[in-house]
Amino acid sequence: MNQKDLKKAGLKITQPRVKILELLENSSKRHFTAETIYQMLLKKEAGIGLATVYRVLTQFEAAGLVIRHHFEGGQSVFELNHGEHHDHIVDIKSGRIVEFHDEVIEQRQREIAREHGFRLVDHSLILYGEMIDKE
Amino acid sequence: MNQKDLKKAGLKITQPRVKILELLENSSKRHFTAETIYQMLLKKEAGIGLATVYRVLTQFEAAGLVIRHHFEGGQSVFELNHGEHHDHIVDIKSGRIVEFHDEVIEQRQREIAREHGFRLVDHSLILYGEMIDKE
DNA sequence: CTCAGTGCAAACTATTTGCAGATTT
DNA sequence: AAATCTGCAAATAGTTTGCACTGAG
Repeated sequence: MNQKDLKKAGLKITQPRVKILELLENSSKRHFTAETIYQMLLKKEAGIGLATVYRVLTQFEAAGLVIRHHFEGGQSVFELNHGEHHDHIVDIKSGRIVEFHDEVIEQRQREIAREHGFRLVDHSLILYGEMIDKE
Repeated sequence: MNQKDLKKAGLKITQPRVKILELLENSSKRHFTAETIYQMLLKKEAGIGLATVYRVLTQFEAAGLVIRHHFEGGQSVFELNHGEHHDHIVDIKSGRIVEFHDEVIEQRQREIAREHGFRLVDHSLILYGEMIDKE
């Protein structure tokens, strides 16, 4: 029951918020489009509107429960914030998303930012790849 | 006169295309939003529509003359393709953009992709930073 | 002269917002 | 009951497209 997270964020424990949170947690996938979530809720006949899905996701993002990504393709992609930062590889053929974390890159990013007079606040790294056929 | 580039791309040498290309080359800035370009052309009374700006930029992108970036904020950002790949640091306060290139990161990206069974086709790396006050 | 290219308005896609009624506390 | 929240429809922002006309080759 992470309804605590909702309370902590000053959000009332409402049906839509709980259902969306559950969905984010109990899916095999980890990356969702607002539309995808809306469709999944439709199938469950949850009676939750698309506008609400967006509102809830935006609130979750503000509360740090969720991370919003801007991959190619126009739609925002949302993912539960599990705490451990990671970046993504996107399969350009299938759209499948793989996560990774690399300290060498993380470290280098901080150095580069500093070299240019910046304090690194955030970053976005997305690798677009094509699966290598393993015959 | 890089109208050769236009021809090479199978594009007729038209006023809009030439003007937009000039603008991309002869500006102090290097990163442009379609809207920005449209406004700059408006001031010059070039009589070029926003739709055309988008069409031309998209064609330039397909021809490899221009690169389209998806920074935060919804709008696409366009930049002349000078051949040397680079990534970007975005100043979260001012929106100013700084370019950089780092072989350590480039190299590591390829390795990571391969480790996960991918051939790296492209990537997007954006650092969001805050300028360090130099007192 | 022909066909690609253009301007304008209308269409589209993703997302946000206003408002009256429904829920949570 | 008070305040927040939600659904729906309408509004927005960015970008694309249809179509009749214009202009490059």
